[in-house]
Amino acid sequence: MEYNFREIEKKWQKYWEENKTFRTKDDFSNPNKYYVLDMFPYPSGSGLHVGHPEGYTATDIVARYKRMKGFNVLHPMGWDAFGLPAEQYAIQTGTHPSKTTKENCDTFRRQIKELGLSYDWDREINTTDPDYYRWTQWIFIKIYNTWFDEKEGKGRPVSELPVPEDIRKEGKEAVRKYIDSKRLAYYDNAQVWWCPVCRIVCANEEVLTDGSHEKCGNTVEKKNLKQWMLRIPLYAERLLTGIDKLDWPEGIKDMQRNWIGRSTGADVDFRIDNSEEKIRVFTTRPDTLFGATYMVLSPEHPLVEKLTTADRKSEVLAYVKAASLKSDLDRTDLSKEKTGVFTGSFAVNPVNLKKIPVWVADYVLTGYGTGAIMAVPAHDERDFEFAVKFGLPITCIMDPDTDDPGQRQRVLEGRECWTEDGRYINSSDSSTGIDINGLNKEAGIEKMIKWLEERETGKARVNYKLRDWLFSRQRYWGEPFPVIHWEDGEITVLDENDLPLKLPPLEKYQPGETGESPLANATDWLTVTDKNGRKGRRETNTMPQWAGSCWYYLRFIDPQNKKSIFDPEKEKYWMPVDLYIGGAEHAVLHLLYSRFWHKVLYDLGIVSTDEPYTKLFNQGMILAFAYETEKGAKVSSDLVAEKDGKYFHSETGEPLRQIVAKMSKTLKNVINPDDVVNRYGADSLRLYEMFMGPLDVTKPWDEKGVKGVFGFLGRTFRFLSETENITDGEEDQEVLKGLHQAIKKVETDIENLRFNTAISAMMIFINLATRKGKITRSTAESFIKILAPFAPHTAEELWQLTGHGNTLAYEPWPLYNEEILKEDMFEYPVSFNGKLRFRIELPLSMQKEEIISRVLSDERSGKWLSGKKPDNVIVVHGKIVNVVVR
RNA sequence: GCCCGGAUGGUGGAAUGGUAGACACGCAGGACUUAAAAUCCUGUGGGCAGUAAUGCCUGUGCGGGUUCAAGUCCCGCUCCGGGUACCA
Repeated sequence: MEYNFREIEKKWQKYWEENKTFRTKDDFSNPNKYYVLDMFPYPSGSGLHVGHPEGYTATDIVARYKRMKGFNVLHPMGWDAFGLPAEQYAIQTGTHPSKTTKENCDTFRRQIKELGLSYDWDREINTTDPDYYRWTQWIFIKIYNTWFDEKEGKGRPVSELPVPEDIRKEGKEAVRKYIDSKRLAYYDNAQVWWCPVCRIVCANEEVLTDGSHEKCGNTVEKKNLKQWMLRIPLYAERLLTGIDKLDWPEGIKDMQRNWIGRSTGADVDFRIDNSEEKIRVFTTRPDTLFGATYMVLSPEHPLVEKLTTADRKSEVLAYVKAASLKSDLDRTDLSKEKTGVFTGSFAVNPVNLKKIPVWVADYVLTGYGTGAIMAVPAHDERDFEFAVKFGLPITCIMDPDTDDPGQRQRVLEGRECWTEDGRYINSSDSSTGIDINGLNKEAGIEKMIKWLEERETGKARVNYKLRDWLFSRQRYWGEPFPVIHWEDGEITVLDENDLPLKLPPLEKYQPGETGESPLANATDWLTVTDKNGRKGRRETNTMPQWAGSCWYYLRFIDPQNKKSIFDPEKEKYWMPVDLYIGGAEHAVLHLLYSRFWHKVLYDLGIVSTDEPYTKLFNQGMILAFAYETEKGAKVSSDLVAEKDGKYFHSETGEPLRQIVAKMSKTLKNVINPDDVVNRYGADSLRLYEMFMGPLDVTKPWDEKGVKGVFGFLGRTFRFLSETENITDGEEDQEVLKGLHQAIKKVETDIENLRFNTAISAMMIFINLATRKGKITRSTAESFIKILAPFAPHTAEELWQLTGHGNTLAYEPWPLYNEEILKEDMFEYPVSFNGKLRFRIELPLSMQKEEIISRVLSDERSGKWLSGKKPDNVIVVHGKIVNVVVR
């Protein structure tokens, strides 16, 4: 029978839809649940990219496999649909973003359904749906009403926050301020990145290291605006330690650890000479205090003005002003020479009471540590560079652990910087009583911190790179904050029963010139009056796109629930997510933010697990072949001609190089999944994306590869649909063994997400079966079942053709039998000194001595022994024989 | 600079320290066809010898090492990809 994939795929997609084959029941009686989740897409206007089906097929294979293994499987899909493109389209055309969003979702849904993915469509969610964002707002209120109890290391309701007596005495206003200062969400002036082209505030994370906006590529500027911030650093330690027990790729775990950026050290206070002021610094090397020969404040440091002496004023002010105008790009460019100015003031080094100059320099960042440092040029590269440039003293305080006598000499003389370990020298002072001479780094740090703490001039401290999360955007198309700013300065959140706070309809979506959100134009919506006649104004900022995706996995558990975010019983059953697959671009931000929210919800008793995603896997990017000239100029794919495996420019005849690059419209090498489905079918697309290579590596799309798996599916279908090929009775031993090998390989490969080799195992079986010409019905049925997760339409059709009325989606997975897989004979490779020389077939039951004698008495051994006696013969049972002759 | 990955035929890629190149693409030859497409069969890392069967040499980015045995483990590099960056 011909492989009419178009008919078959349409037929089964209709069947699954009409029969709701994949509807998930909340069947708590089945203790084996499996929650397998995709990173839900942003439904862009350009439709599905071939990268989407890669992850979706992988999860679908696992979902289908687990169902056949008897698991109750939750496998949902939805849309992360708030976002900038729909809003920009609205600005240009006046079309409401909800209309564009709906159209895009419809396209995505159609395309995804045409791939035969086994989602439970009754659980579809959309972050822009008021019934969804109602609960996003609800979580924001929960976060707003939470403070972090450092003693217990967990978030608690602000109603349980103890207010110190002296603040209570100051009155209601002071108490309110105190509570507000402890909330996990707060409203404050923040210096933010502003993209003048998109007219949008960007989170730090959305600004690339070259100072450009991730979304549009234009250079961003700094701006001061009132913003909502979330105190994620309070959870830094929990977010960090929680990583250890997760089954995530090590690389991703490292990226999260680096992002959190924990470092241990100490705060140290430096007295200012002739002043009451103190400078507090954070250092990871308090042991090097004796080498601190100057100090540096960041240009934004609050003490800069106070510490600048009259004669230095104009120079310092000019420097600070220049620094504020610099983009981050200029400031972080390492190749750039260091700059700085002397304030005229001196600080007192607490270990030896020496006076050291205080400088201002932009290599010290305001946002990290305390925004001030003690500079130890002999043992810090940056300080060394700065000291050399400005002729500041360099005092070596460590005899370095180095075998190079020349280097040791240079370090001791302060001509080279040494940051590694060694023994302290010049590190004692009788007037202050500290002495760490002779100790190494580890012991020195410990002793110095102890000394500082006794003297109350310093304290051990852990510092994190992680900053407060800028959580508001000046956009229309996002979740409105359920917040009112009252005329008396009070900020309140809405009552939970008043949610959702819906987005008001607008005529104009253009943001204001000053950076104000378009919501400020919604006059009716904007102003409110409370029962006492007090006037208020709604928050006009909206939440960032992260908000909806921070918790969507929870809503899938109970998406239709009108009364609460979800039924706690269902949450207990389904959580955590057992397998989460998506692109590595979300390795840091989405996963960190999402874990943060989850931990807050956990502390409040709303969710039952401490971490949301047990196992994470990142699919690799799918790239495309592209072509460039010898000089490296890219050539559009429609101008490339192939001849004898070489590539030429079809117009100029220039020879071209084949390279691998991201798909791009300008290079005309974008693959549209719809085209592939039309030409080869969804099963071929699925199979090819899984067969290309390991799931986690980046790999180029190759049209020819699709033809390969298409051929395999065609051969499979034609062979198994031909009734003559299917027999009753005993199965041939070789076929039976081949089948059980295939079952075992496919099963273990699915468990390990190694789909490419699973597919090759099935190909090997079909090659064997077609060579043999006939297989039994039972063999055919088992094979159809293992094919089903990969090529479900083809498998369903074959299942029906072999005489079954129902879907095979819930048929039990076939069991393989180790007995059948056992071999009697083994063809031992025989090597001499590690070089393979010949093979010899021997029974597996044969013992070592017998094997050795059979190998050595073989006539082919004579040639390699050349009369000598072997020194040794290694026999690895069932693997190899190696004869050692010297 | 730092932290992670990676490098295997013409191509995508296989290979618990134990037969390198599974499976597939491509290519070559053949069958079917008036022809093409589709389909099927055979061969296919490189080199040397041989009409051939076959035999030998060589081969997993480079240089060392451990081992009876290294693509795999260790040390030192080169190149490529991702992340991150005056983070004190």
